[in-house]
Amino acid sequence: MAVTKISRSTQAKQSVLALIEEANIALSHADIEEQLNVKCNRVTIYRILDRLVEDDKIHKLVDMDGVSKYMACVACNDDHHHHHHLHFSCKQCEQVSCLHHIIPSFQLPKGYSMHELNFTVRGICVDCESTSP
Amino acid sequence: MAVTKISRSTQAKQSVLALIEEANIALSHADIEEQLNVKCNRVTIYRILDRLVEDDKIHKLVDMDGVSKYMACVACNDDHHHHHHLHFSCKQCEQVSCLHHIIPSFQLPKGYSMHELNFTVRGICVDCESTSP
DNA sequence: ATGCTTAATTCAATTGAGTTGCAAATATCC
DNA sequence: GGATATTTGCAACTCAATTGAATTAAGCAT
Repeated sequence: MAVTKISRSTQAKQSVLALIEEANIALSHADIEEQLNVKCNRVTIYRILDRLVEDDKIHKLVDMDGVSKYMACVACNDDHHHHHHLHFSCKQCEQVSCLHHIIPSFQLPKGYSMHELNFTVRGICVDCESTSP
Repeated sequence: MAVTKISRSTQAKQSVLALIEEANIALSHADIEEQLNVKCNRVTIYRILDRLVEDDKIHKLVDMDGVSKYMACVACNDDHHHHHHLHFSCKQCEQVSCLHHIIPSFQLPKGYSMHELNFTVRGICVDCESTSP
């Protein structure tokens, strides 16, 4: 069993979490490094992100181009921490957003068990669709 | 519009394609480099993989840990080249396989359009489930 | 409030996947 | 066989992410 370390509340951690919670799109490490308004080392941001995922404060997802992005937990509570809805990755604006209400329906074959789900659609989002003819 | 180059049949390309077609799991660049029995440069393998994807011979998918993997086209023909079924990524054996017959059902909101889909479930596969109590 | 323990932070160095530019090799068409 | 465009190999490079070790600081107990 893994030893569960106590999580400390530091300014850097609070700021990173606030940034992710205020964003309505998924942020990459680079996005966070760029937008963070407190002095914080690159490596520290990586470790904070890992810690927040471990503490079930945020979700990590891998975009279709292989880039890791992070989103706040929205509908998660103590009982369930999952991210089973659809993620939309726009080819034009390059933004990844959650479509919380869209949950795919499917059935795993007998013998398989699910722990995580990555369900990402790549295409053109509604904002880009409406701004370009 | 992109200029479509003529694709040549070389030994390296044939061997890479054969390897992917014979495998029933998704192979990464590293897997291919390791298993390939013909002399072939690392960079060449990257370029062959890109070329095979471009030629609709194989599909590229990004695993939940961000690693690119490649699978042969199975049910694809001239009319449709897509990979809309479920991919299963086993936490134990670390293998990614296609569950061709499982296609998720969902509906995108009005205004969104889909070009690609990444639908990967991570968990324990049937083989690992049966071999460990 | 002071000290102790341990988590968090920083820095430098490193890893690993993937890319680029260019020269040499070679598949394909004539 | 020769022309031409695609492939290949090599070296160097980029970028994301990790590691180890030393320093700083949060939070608990006294």
